[in-house]
Amino acid sequence: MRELAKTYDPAGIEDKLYQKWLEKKYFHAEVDESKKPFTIVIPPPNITGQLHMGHALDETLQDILIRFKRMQGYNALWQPGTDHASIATEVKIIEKLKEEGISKEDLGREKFLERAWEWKREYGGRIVNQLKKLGSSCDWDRERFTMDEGCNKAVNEVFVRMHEKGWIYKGSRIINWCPVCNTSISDAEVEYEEQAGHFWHIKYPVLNDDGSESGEYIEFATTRPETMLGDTAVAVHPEDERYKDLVGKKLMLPLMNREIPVVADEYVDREFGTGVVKITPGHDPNDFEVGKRHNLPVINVLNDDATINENGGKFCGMDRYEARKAIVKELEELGLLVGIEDHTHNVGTHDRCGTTVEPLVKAQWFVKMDELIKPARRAVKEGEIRLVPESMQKTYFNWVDNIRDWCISRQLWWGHRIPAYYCDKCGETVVAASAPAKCPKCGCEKLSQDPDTLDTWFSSALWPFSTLGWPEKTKELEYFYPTDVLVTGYDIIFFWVIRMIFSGYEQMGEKPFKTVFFHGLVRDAQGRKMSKSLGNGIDPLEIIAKYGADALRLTLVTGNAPGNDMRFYNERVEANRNFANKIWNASRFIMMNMEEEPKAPAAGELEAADRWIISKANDLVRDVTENMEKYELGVAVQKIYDFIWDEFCDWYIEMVKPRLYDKENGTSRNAAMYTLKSVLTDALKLLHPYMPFVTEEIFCNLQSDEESIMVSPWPLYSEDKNYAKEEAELESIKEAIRGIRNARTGMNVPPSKKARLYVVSELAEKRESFEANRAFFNSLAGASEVIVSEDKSGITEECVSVVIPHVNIYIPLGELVDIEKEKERLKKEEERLQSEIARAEGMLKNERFISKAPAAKIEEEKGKLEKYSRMLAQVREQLQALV
RNA sequence: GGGAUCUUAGCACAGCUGGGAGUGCGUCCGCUUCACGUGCGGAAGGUCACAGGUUCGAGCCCUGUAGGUCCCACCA
Repeated sequence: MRELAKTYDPAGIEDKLYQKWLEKKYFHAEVDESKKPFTIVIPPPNITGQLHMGHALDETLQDILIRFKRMQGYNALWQPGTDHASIATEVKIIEKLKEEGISKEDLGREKFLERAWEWKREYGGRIVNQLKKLGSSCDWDRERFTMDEGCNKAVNEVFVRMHEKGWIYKGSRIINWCPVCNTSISDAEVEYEEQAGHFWHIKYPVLNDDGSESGEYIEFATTRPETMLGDTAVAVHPEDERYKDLVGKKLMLPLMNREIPVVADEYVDREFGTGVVKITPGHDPNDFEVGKRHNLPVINVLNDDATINENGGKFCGMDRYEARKAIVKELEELGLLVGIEDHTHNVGTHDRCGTTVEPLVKAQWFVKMDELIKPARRAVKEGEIRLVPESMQKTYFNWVDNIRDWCISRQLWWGHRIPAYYCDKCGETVVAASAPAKCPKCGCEKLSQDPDTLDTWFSSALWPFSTLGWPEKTKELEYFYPTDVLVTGYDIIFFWVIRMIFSGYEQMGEKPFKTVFFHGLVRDAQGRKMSKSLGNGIDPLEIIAKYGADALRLTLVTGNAPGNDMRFYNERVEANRNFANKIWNASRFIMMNMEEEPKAPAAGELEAADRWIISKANDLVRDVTENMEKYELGVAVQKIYDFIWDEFCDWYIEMVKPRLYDKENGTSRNAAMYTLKSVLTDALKLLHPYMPFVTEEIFCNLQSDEESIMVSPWPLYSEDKNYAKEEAELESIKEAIRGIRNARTGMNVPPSKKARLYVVSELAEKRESFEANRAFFNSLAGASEVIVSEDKSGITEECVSVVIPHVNIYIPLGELVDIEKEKERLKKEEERLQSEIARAEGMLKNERFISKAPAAKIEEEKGKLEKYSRMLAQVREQLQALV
């Protein structure tokens, strides 16, 4: 038995213990057929990232689950790794180059990639080290990176397979283009933002069959006038009487002097505006579809940097917004601008840089979703994969049911390069895991690889199996896959969760995980998102330095329902640090009194109080385990908190003190010591997943024969420890003590002032339990003498009574020194209530009030009257007792 | 437009399958009790958004209304 330091100092224990765990290899998991596996793969943090509260929450939840399962005897693997984060990293490196005054093009692809890898070596480990500060028990020996050799192999393998199947294809389709990042992005990366804009009402001249202007016009509105340069038709609804005659006629596209047809298409909403839509297949997804149906030409009028290209006639070279102004001006001069109207509309922006994206047609690689998504839908529908909380299913299905082909090519350099090769001579495309020696068609030996890279999420989608060694047939894959639970924020369901699910089914033929456990966002004290631009982010590392990782972890999992956002308060961390301090001191107290190792007490040596706390702890084990199995982590730890602080510290330890100080009665003292130690040990174990450091430090000092709590067995519920009778008995005594304290403090008597108490009960069992627990009843009630009897005939002095079911406790008036003060207080209260009652009665007698006031108001007054009357009766009763 | 979610004490939030209205912070009163003032004991404070319904019984289930937050879609 060692002693604990006098003060709880997280900084002094956390790093030391983490080091010990690493050295002992407790985090490491090896395939072991004799044990059941439990696996979690980490959502790989970006190598560009710094630990923020979102990570802290995510990692804490995973660590709690993995530590819990490890203690339950599972072979627990927490597979860690990091993500190359193609666009985020590329942007960072470009920024850095910019400081040096060079662009990525200046540097060239190869040199650029060298820089990127350098950057990865330098900063890629930073976030991993920060995760360790939290206490994360990842198997660091198995750390992976989305661009390491194995993951590259997995990516190429999947690409080739899916291409062979026809599920990856290259095609010219409308994609979202970010003109600042100079790359295509997927639908999921577009964020809609409401912006103030305008409706420009424009008219195009209708032509006669011979090509001359008929003098008629067709009018419509647009929010993006510059796209008119690429118009190839104007559409109306096929059944719209107003425009029936015009269908099939030609219009003159102003400024471009191009003849375009009027087509009829169901897509047009007759009710909206004039019921006419200009069709720009090159720059609008809907128009693109209309264009396909009517064989309209697709004209792209934009360059990659969102300036107008040569298809834009004289506007060529202008920026998109300059062109907009110029076009509106010219239309106005031509008398074709009918009017301008203010209008707010949703504009698609790039989630990473905030630039307004331009839909445009480009040749890109896509993943065909229609077949791929089917098993992913079925799996959740049939409960093969469980989403927690269940409400996430709606969001999931909403996305699954509206999924479109996934644009996976990016015009970036940092990432997995697309394994497609084009013959320089005949243009043949070859998709293969490695570069082919010659073109299979023409035999030419000069082939060049597609310059594009893959969407970051393409490799992330394979994470649950690529980290376990796929496409090799490893024993890890056989044993640890499918993983058990994926823990992640609900904001990432579209990017990642869905894509992992369909990839798992497609490549492995099985789900990637059994359960997805979603959590919310961590917000600041005002409920705002933590963000760099607002500067309201709270650095988890600072919190750890100040309060300890244990306190931070506890804060992140309490006071919050699964899936909901939470607000972060320093006060809450402080409260949780206080809790750690409380356990520390309680443990210190126990150790101080434990002169020798307590022996297991014989049957009958345990006293009522011991049985009570053992029974309570036993219930706690059952409840906590149950809650944790159901992912109700916050509820579970709240129960542990309440148990340790209220039941164990404030009641049990206090009850047991007289026995500890009484060195004469060795049996009783041993029973108490034994109970203290075993209940504390179980409580520490239950708490360990949440607060790994304090619990470990205490455990190791308390248990001389065990080396770590994290590999000790999880406590089990046992019917043998169920003492319902003692539970009930002690609850009744607690109630009595509370009643006495209440009465005495209410009368301004310090509880430390000893009193004589008369306990009167007609029930023999009640009297017995008070007799049996006399020692701590005395000490806790602040009594010097307790007289237990069947009736009050023996009481000669005047008393105040405390009533609990089947028991009356009498406190002699002589003990209550400040009785006059109490009388005064009660009299004041009586007066206040009387005047309130008079007021309410007055209101209710007032005819005008009754006739005019809303019924609710009247009811309220009646309610008040009733309530105050009740309170008055109570106060008078108390006064009566005093007199 | 569709969907999710929230509305509970001064503030922030728990409340699992319907039966006790709770936790943290704050407020007030009293305690240098030999583990802890990062503490101990006590108190005040709530028509659980509103209106109906189901039920012996509703914070919880159903319908509707109002307000907040978020997601998706998007009408040019």
